[in-house]
Amino acid sequence: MAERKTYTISELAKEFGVTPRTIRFYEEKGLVTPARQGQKRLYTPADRVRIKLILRGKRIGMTLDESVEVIDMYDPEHNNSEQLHSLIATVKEKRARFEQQIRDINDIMASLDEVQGLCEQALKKTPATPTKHN
DNA sequence: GTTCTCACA
DNA sequence: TGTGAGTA
Repeated sequence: MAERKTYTISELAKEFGVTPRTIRFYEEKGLVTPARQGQKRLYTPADRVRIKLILRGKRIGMTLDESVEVIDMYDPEHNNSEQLHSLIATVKEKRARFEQQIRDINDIMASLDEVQGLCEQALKKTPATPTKHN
């Protein structure tokens, strides 16, 4: 199977479900550095992988900078244990942050329950009044 | 279709 | 962390 060596911005955008605008934005941030053919950008398979990893990082709550930091640690010559340890540390941070967010949301839900309960109690003590439809 | 820049949330 | 408009 002859592998195609380059991709256009629209091909990658379609593949990853983002807009070309987003990929240009990543380039502006230094996440990818596609070659040029005249004005057009030509993305290599390596560029494609970087974008895929960036988007994967985004899904687990990593910032673009965090993803770049991890990706740029990759060293084909070695076992990358340093990179992997760093990624584990980042993942643990993210996990802690999301766990805190879950607690915050639960607190908010409890407050909503309380307010709703008070409102419903107040309604029981007052005569029913006609309500406008909604 | 793609590029660039500027403004905007 | 992106989007949209206007341009060439």
